[in-house]
Amino acid sequence: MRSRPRLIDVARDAGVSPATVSRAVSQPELLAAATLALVQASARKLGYVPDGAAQALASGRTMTVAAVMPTLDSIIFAKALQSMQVALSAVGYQLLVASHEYSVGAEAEAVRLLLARGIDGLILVGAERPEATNTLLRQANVPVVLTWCPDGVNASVTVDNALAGRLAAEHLIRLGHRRIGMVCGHLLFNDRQRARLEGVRAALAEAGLDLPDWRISHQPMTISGGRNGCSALLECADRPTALIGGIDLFALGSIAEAQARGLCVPSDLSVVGIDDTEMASQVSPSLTSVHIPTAQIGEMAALTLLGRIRHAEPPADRLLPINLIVRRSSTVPPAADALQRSSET
Amino acid sequence: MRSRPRLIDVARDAGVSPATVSRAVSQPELLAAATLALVQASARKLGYVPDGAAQALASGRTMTVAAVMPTLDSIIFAKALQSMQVALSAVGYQLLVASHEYSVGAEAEAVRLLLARGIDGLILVGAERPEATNTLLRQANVPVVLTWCPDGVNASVTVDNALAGRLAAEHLIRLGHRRIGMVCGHLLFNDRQRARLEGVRAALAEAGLDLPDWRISHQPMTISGGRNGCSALLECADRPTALIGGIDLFALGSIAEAQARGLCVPSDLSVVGIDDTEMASQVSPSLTSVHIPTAQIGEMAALTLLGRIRHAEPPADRLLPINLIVRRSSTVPPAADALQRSSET
DNA sequence: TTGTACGCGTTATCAC
DNA sequence: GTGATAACGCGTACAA
Repeated sequence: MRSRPRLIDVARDAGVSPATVSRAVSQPELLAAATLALVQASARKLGYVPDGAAQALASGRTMTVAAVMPTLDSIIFAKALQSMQVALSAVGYQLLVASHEYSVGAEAEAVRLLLARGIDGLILVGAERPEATNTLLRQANVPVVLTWCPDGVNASVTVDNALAGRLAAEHLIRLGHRRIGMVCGHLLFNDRQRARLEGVRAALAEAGLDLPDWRISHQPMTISGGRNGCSALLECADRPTALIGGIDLFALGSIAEAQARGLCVPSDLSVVGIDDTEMASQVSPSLTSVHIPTAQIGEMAALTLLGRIRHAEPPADRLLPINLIVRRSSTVPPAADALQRSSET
Repeated sequence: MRSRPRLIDVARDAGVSPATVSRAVSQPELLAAATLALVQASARKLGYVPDGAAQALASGRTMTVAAVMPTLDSIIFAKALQSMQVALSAVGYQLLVASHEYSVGAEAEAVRLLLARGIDGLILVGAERPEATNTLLRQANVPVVLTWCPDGVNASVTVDNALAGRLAAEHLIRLGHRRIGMVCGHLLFNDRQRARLEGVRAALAEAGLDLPDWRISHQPMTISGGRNGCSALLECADRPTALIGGIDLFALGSIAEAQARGLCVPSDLSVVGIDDTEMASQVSPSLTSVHIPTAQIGEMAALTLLGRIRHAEPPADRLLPINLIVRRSSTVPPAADALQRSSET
């Protein structure tokens, strides 16, 4: 069985030069209608498919971009990847994915491999990485788009994570809560979680409230993490009346844990999430959450990257709007706390 | 600023031939320790990174495999992708992803593009696709591994989806349910859902029970789909006492919808899922579900594909075990139905 | 053990 | 508008 037909075979069959066949594929408008038709006919007849590796070698373009995510096993990143993939494939680009499980070493290695392999652009999550990785990126001279957090150098598509934390906290403060806890991810190399935490802290501080370390539980970014975090915070001496989840998963886990302990959400414990994933509106009680336009981040990251690749657009920071969606999981604090509050004033 | 150093630059710097540098990269054991060290030194000094496109063109290997999924925005497929990616990157392979939103046309197109681009192997979901796509795959002569459903031709890593449906149904039948409904995905080009449905139907039939069309609700594969499906089934004249979700998402949505209607799960309505995702054990009530080893499917698919690529292993069908995990969302039917049932006997 | 020389399949730069 | 032909950067028989 013979191997795939080459460009030269089509050229022979059509009685034209290889260059003409190449043009028929990449710049059809340069050819006379007659020759174009001729070439296309024999290309179809022979079942010719251009060889990507050869195209890449000759043109310097791989028509491939890569996304390096903390993990693929996440509703958030999966949704972002999905919208990236759709935007990219619409213009003939393919998407290479890698994950690093929140390890900067693994991220650097993934980036190195990807660059070696040959990519036209790169999408990363967050802005925080060792200088060595940044050097790698700079030397590679490949367009980079950062997501979720900007770094002032590369193009980025972001949201204001500190504002997200602030919106969640201010909502609870306005309801009258004074003891607010937070379940949040490990902060090491996770600037998204750190910014959200700082937003919460700032809002509390402005209201004259404190966010002591023992009212923060750092957890792996899973539902179980949310349950365990909630569990830990509820066992404090001065139990919080409200919890903020650094991601929806934490908030959902917290609701589950509170319910498992016989507490009623929201009357015994208010819970607020950040992300507004599809689950948020579907669980009961439905989850109050700060909406992060995840799919839009992915799509716009892809489009921004394409703009840099194809039209040499300069780096730009795009900040997407977020907003609090109030649902049923948050309300005023339990009576005792409300009394305590009024007696204090 | 000069471009990346090439192999020839390293050769010059080290005072050896290009071939020696090439060997230093791909077959170090063929070189004298001294020359190897010499080459590696100048390679590091110059920051040499082999060009993937050129390697691919010269060797015919791209060190890249592709996975084409129905969608990336799914806990299930995201988890499978994650474990694939880990298994692949461990041996230096990269993962290209595409999705088709349950459209066979889009799948064929994605496969075509991927093959043109050049891949060493391909992972697909399900066995059901137009003959044209299969022809495409055969001609490309690229190792293919199917997941979730076997087709008798390609290698596959699967589970028995009909058994999954059967396990869910038999559990409910054993509890005494006689009116069992099912929320399931659209069947067109989704052999996983079809097999699960047939498993349910077969188990019911063996128990002398019927699964009429109006007790099946076909929905898009989201939580809202689950809610809407549950809603539709609960509004039937002869309301079911138990629901099976073709995927956990449907079951979770059904629980939410039932609760929103003031029904108690499981005492008013039993719900069973298929997948056993992380949410299943965390919601309340926790969800009885048929465990599908999703991550293992992904990992084994990657390993099977690597075996075919690197060791020319013949196609094999690997069937992974599944089992029912009984939790709190399923119990005996409400009293009225139990009475009705005993009066019938 | 190492070097030589050519091929991989395409694109791009010139001429015509 | 179209045809030669030289890159593109590396792998690999084959020779030494």
